[in-house]
Amino acid sequence: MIYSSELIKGTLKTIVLKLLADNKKMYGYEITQKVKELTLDKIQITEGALYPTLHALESDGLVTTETEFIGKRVRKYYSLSPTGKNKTKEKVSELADFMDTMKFLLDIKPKTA
Amino acid sequence: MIYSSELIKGTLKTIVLKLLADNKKMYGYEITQKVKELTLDKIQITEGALYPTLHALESDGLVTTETEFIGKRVRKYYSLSPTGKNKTKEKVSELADFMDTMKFLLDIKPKTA
DNA sequence: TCAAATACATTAGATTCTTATGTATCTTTG
DNA sequence: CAAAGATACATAAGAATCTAATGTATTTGA
Repeated sequence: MIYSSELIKGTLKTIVLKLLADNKKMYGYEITQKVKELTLDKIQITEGALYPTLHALESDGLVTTETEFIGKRVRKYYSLSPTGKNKTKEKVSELADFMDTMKFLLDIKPKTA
Repeated sequence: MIYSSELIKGTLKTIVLKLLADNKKMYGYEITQKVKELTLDKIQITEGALYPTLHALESDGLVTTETEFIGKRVRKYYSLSPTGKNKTKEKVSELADFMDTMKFLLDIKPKTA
Protein backbone atom coordinates (compact mmCIF):
# COMPACT_ATOMS: atom_id res chain seq x y z
CA MET A 1 0.00 0.00 0.00
CA ILE A 2 1.19 3.46 -0.95
CA TYR A 3 -0.49 6.56 0.44
CA SER A 4 -2.52 8.52 -2.07
CA SER A 5 -0.37 11.32 -3.30
CA GLU A 6 -2.57 14.12 -2.00
CA LEU A 7 -1.42 13.22 1.49
CA ILE A 8 2.20 13.90 0.69
CA LYS A 9 1.37 17.38 -0.49
CA GLY A 10 2.36 19.88 2.10
CA THR A 11 4.42 17.46 4.18
CA LEU A 12 7.29 16.85 1.79
CA LYS A 13 9.24 19.95 2.75
CA THR A 14 8.94 19.06 6.43
CA ILE A 15 10.03 15.48 5.84
CA VAL A 16 13.12 16.60 3.97
CA LEU A 17 14.05 19.19 6.58
CA LYS A 18 13.63 16.68 9.39
CA LEU A 19 15.81 14.10 7.66
CA LEU A 20 18.51 16.69 7.17
CA ALA A 21 18.26 17.65 10.82
CA ASP A 22 18.87 14.04 11.83
CA ASN A 23 21.56 13.23 9.33
CA LYS A 24 23.73 16.33 8.93
CA LYS A 25 24.13 15.95 5.20
CA MET A 26 22.30 13.92 2.58
CA TYR A 27 21.98 13.85 -1.19
CA GLY A 28 18.78 13.66 -3.16
CA TYR A 29 18.73 10.05 -4.14
CA GLU A 30 19.69 9.09 -0.60
CA ILE A 31 16.67 10.98 0.72
CA THR A 32 14.27 9.11 -1.55
CA GLN A 33 15.72 5.79 -0.45
CA LYS A 34 15.76 6.69 3.23
CA VAL A 35 12.11 7.71 3.20
CA LYS A 36 11.17 4.58 1.29
CA GLU A 37 13.07 2.44 3.80
CA LEU A 38 11.81 4.17 6.95
CA THR A 39 8.20 4.05 5.80
CA LEU A 40 8.35 0.47 4.53
CA ASP A 41 7.64 1.64 0.97
CA LYS A 42 4.49 3.49 1.95
CA ILE A 43 5.90 6.88 1.05
CA GLN A 44 7.77 7.07 -2.21
CA ILE A 45 9.14 10.47 -3.06
CA THR A 46 9.42 10.97 -6.78
CA GLU A 47 12.37 12.82 -8.21
CA GLY A 48 10.08 15.29 -9.94
CA ALA A 49 8.82 16.34 -6.53
CA LEU A 50 12.07 16.13 -4.61
CA TYR A 51 14.50 18.10 -6.76
CA PRO A 52 12.32 21.19 -7.14
CA THR A 53 11.75 21.08 -3.39
CA LEU A 54 15.45 20.88 -2.63
CA HIS A 55 16.15 23.73 -5.03
CA ALA A 56 13.46 25.81 -3.35
CA LEU A 57 14.92 25.11 0.09
CA GLU A 58 18.28 26.24 -1.20
CA SER A 59 17.01 29.45 -2.74
CA ASP A 60 15.18 30.19 0.51
CA GLY A 61 18.47 29.88 2.34
CA LEU A 62 17.36 26.94 4.45
CA VAL A 63 19.98 24.53 3.13
CA THR A 64 23.48 24.79 1.73
CA THR A 65 25.02 22.45 -0.82
CA GLU A 66 28.35 20.89 -1.59
CA THR A 67 29.19 18.82 -4.60
CA GLU A 68 31.22 15.67 -4.40
CA PHE A 69 32.47 13.29 -7.06
CA ILE A 70 32.04 9.57 -6.61
CA GLY A 71 34.16 8.31 -9.45
CA LYS A 72 32.85 10.33 -12.36
CA ARG A 73 29.39 10.74 -10.95
CA VAL A 74 28.27 13.95 -9.26
CA ARG A 75 26.65 13.82 -5.87
CA LYS A 76 25.11 16.94 -4.38
CA TYR A 77 24.94 17.05 -0.62
CA TYR A 78 22.45 19.19 1.25
CA SER A 79 22.86 20.47 4.81
CA LEU A 80 20.72 22.68 7.01
CA SER A 81 21.77 26.29 7.46
CA PRO A 82 21.22 27.89 10.89
CA THR A 83 18.02 29.42 9.54
CA GLY A 84 17.07 26.00 8.24
CA LYS A 85 17.49 24.47 11.68
CA ASN A 86 15.05 26.92 13.20
CA LYS A 87 12.63 26.48 10.36
CA THR A 88 12.78 22.73 10.82
CA LYS A 89 11.77 22.99 14.46
CA GLU A 90 8.87 25.25 13.52
CA LYS A 91 7.64 23.03 10.71
CA VAL A 92 7.94 19.82 12.69
CA SER A 93 6.07 21.16 15.69
CA GLU A 94 3.42 22.71 13.47
CA LEU A 95 2.91 19.38 11.75
CA ALA A 96 2.78 17.52 15.06
CA ASP A 97 0.19 19.98 16.30
CA PHE A 98 -1.79 19.67 13.08
CA MET A 99 -1.81 15.90 13.37
CA ASP A 100 -3.16 16.08 16.90
CA THR A 101 -5.94 18.31 15.67
CA MET A 102 -6.70 15.95 12.82
CA LYS A 103 -6.74 12.94 15.13
CA PHE A 104 -9.28 14.75 17.23
CA LEU A 105 -11.37 15.65 14.20
CA LEU A 106 -11.31 12.12 12.86
CA ASP A 107 -12.35 10.57 16.13
CA ILE A 108 -15.43 12.64 16.73
CA LYS A 109 -18.23 10.24 17.44
CA PRO A 110 -21.17 12.21 18.87
CA LYS A 111 -23.72 13.50 16.42
CA THR A 112 -23.23 17.04 17.59
CA ALA A 113 -25.85 18.40 15.22
CA MET B 1 -2.36 30.40 15.13
CA ILE B 2 -3.66 29.02 11.88
CA TYR B 3 -2.00 26.08 10.18
CA SER B 4 -0.11 26.93 7.01
CA SER B 5 -2.36 26.16 4.12
CA GLU B 6 -0.15 23.48 2.60
CA LEU B 7 -1.12 21.22 5.48
CA ILE B 8 -4.79 21.35 4.62
CA LYS B 9 -4.11 20.20 1.10
CA GLY B 10 -5.05 16.63 0.70
CA THR B 11 -6.96 16.39 3.95
CA LEU B 12 -9.94 18.59 3.13
CA LYS B 13 -11.90 15.91 1.33
CA THR B 14 -11.40 13.51 4.23
CA ILE B 15 -12.45 16.12 6.79
CA VAL B 16 -15.66 16.84 4.91
CA LEU B 17 -16.50 13.19 4.47
CA LYS B 18 -15.89 12.48 8.14
CA LEU B 19 -18.10 15.35 9.26
CA LEU B 20 -20.88 14.10 7.01
CA ALA B 21 -20.47 10.62 8.44
CA ASP B 22 -20.96 11.99 11.95
CA ASN B 23 -23.76 14.40 11.21
CA LYS B 24 -26.00 12.77 8.61
CA LYS B 25 -26.56 15.98 6.67
CA MET B 26 -24.82 19.32 6.61
CA TYR B 27 -24.70 22.38 4.39
CA GLY B 28 -21.58 24.14 3.19
CA TYR B 29 -21.51 27.11 5.49
CA GLU B 30 -22.26 24.85 8.43
CA ILE B 31 -19.22 22.75 7.57
CA THR B 32 -16.89 25.74 7.59
CA GLN B 33 -18.23 26.83 10.98
CA LYS B 34 -18.09 23.35 12.47
CA VAL B 35 -14.48 22.86 11.47
CA LYS B 36 -13.56 26.28 12.79
CA GLU B 37 -15.29 25.53 16.08
CA LEU B 38 -13.92 22.00 16.53
CA THR B 39 -10.36 23.09 15.77
CA LEU B 40 -10.49 26.29 17.85
CA ASP B 41 -10.01 28.42 14.75
CA LYS B 42 -6.83 26.61 13.73
CA ILE B 43 -8.36 25.22 10.56
CA GLN B 44 -10.39 27.68 8.52
CA ILE B 45 -11.89 26.27 5.38
CA THR B 46 -12.37 28.92 2.73
CA GLU B 47 -15.44 28.85 0.53
CA GLY B 48 -13.29 28.84 -2.59
CA ALA B 49 -11.86 25.53 -1.40
CA LEU B 50 -15.00 24.00 0.05
CA TYR B 51 -17.59 24.45 -2.68
CA PRO B 52 -15.51 22.97 -5.48
CA THR B 53 -14.73 20.05 -3.16
CA LEU B 54 -18.40 19.46 -2.39
CA HIS B 55 -19.26 19.62 -6.07
CA ALA B 56 -16.54 17.12 -6.83
CA LEU B 57 -17.80 14.75 -4.14
CA GLU B 58 -21.24 15.02 -5.66
CA SER B 59 -20.14 14.33 -9.21
CA ASP B 60 -18.15 11.35 -7.92
CA GLY B 61 -21.34 10.00 -6.40
CA LEU B 62 -20.07 10.11 -2.84
CA VAL B 63 -22.68 12.55 -1.61
CA THR B 64 -26.26 13.43 -2.50
CA THR B 65 -27.89 16.81 -2.10
CA GLU B 66 -31.22 18.27 -1.18
CA THR B 67 -32.16 21.92 -1.29
CA GLU B 68 -34.12 23.58 1.43
CA PHE B 69 -35.46 27.10 1.78
CA ILE B 70 -34.95 29.02 4.98
CA GLY B 71 -37.20 31.98 4.35
CA LYS B 72 -36.07 33.07 0.91
CA ARG B 73 -32.55 31.81 1.32
CA VAL B 74 -31.39 28.59 -0.28
CA ARG B 75 -29.60 26.02 1.78
CA LYS B 76 -28.03 22.99 0.14
CA TYR B 77 -27.68 19.93 2.31
CA TYR B 78 -25.14 17.21 1.62
CA SER B 79 -25.41 13.59 2.78
CA LEU B 80 -23.21 10.56 2.25
CA SER B 81 -24.31 8.01 -0.29
CA PRO B 82 -23.63 4.32 0.46
CA THR B 83 -20.53 4.56 -1.72
CA GLY B 84 -19.58 7.68 0.19
CA LYS B 85 -19.79 5.85 3.49
CA ASN B 86 -17.37 3.23 2.33
CA LYS B 87 -15.05 5.81 0.86
CA THR B 88 -15.09 7.71 4.14
CA LYS B 89 -13.92 4.67 6.07
CA GLU B 90 -11.14 4.13 3.57
CA LYS B 91 -9.99 7.74 3.59
CA VAL B 92 -10.13 8.08 7.36
CA SER B 93 -8.16 4.93 8.02
CA GLU B 94 -5.65 5.83 5.34
CA LEU B 95 -5.14 9.23 6.93
CA ALA B 96 -4.82 7.72 10.40
CA ASP B 97 -2.23 5.29 9.07
CA PHE B 98 -0.40 8.10 7.30
CA MET B 99 -0.28 10.15 10.48
CA ASP B 100 1.23 7.25 12.40
CA THR B 101 3.89 6.94 9.74
CA MET B 102 4.56 10.66 9.88
CA LYS B 103 4.80 10.64 13.67
CA PHE B 104 7.37 7.92 13.36
CA LEU B 105 9.30 9.83 10.72
CA LEU B 106 9.30 13.03 12.72
CA ASP B 107 10.54 11.36 15.88
CA ILE B 108 13.59 9.69 14.43
CA LYS B 109 16.49 10.68 16.62
CA PRO B 110 19.45 8.37 15.76
CA LYS B 111 21.83 9.55 13.07
CA THR B 112 21.25 6.45 11.02
CA ALA B 113 23.71 7.53 8.34
C1' DT C 1 26.78 -7.74 -21.80
C1' DC C 2 22.99 -5.72 -20.59
C1' DA C 3 19.45 -4.69 -17.22
C1' DA C 4 18.95 -2.45 -13.01
C1' DA C 5 20.46 0.78 -9.83
C1' DT C 6 22.51 5.18 -8.93
C1' DA C 7 22.28 10.24 -9.58
C1' DC C 8 21.32 14.43 -11.40
C1' DA C 9 17.66 17.44 -13.78
C1' DT C 10 13.60 19.51 -16.45
C1' DT C 11 8.91 19.97 -18.24
C1' DA C 12 3.97 19.52 -19.55
C1' DG C 13 -0.07 18.74 -17.36
C1' DA C 14 -3.19 17.86 -13.35
C1' DT C 15 -4.82 18.97 -8.99
C1' DT C 16 -6.09 21.77 -5.46
C1' DC C 17 -5.69 25.51 -3.01
C1' DT C 18 -5.90 31.16 -2.22
C1' DT C 19 -7.75 35.48 -3.12
C1' DA C 20 -11.04 38.13 -5.10
C1' DT C 21 -15.37 38.88 -6.70
C1' DG C 22 -20.42 38.50 -7.24
C1' DT C 23 -25.24 38.00 -5.61
C1' DA C 24 -28.65 37.95 -2.15
C1' DT C 25 -30.95 37.54 2.44
C1' DC C 26 -31.21 37.99 7.40
C1' DT C 27 -29.95 39.91 11.96
C1' DT C 28 -28.21 43.00 15.14
C1' DT C 29 -27.07 47.41 16.90
C1' DG C 30 -26.25 52.37 17.30
C1' DC D 1 -34.09 52.43 10.43
C1' DA D 2 -29.73 52.32 8.16
C1' DA D 3 -25.72 50.07 7.91
C1' DA D 4 -22.58 46.54 9.21
C1' DG D 5 -21.92 41.92 9.88
C1' DA D 6 -23.39 37.27 9.48
C1' DT D 7 -25.44 33.80 6.61
C1' DA D 8 -25.32 31.25 2.17
C1' DC D 9 -24.59 30.14 -2.31
C1' DA D 10 -21.12 30.32 -6.35
C1' DT D 11 -17.26 31.15 -9.82
C1' DA D 12 -12.71 32.34 -11.68
C1' DA D 13 -7.85 33.83 -12.24
C1' DG D 14 -3.63 32.73 -10.51
C1' DA D 15 -0.26 30.27 -7.42
C1' DA D 16 1.73 26.31 -5.59
C1' DT D 17 2.99 21.74 -5.76
C1' DC D 18 2.68 17.40 -7.19
C1' DT D 19 2.70 13.28 -11.07
C1' DA D 20 4.40 11.20 -15.02
C1' DA D 21 7.37 11.39 -18.61
C1' DT D 22 11.64 12.24 -20.44
C1' DG D 23 16.61 13.04 -20.73
C1' DT D 24 21.60 12.23 -19.67
C1' DA D 25 25.23 9.63 -17.75
C1' DT D 26 27.74 6.29 -14.70
C1' DT D 27 28.19 2.16 -11.97
C1' DT D 28 27.03 -2.46 -10.44
C1' DG D 29 25.68 -7.15 -10.57
C1' DA D 30 23.87 -11.45 -12.65
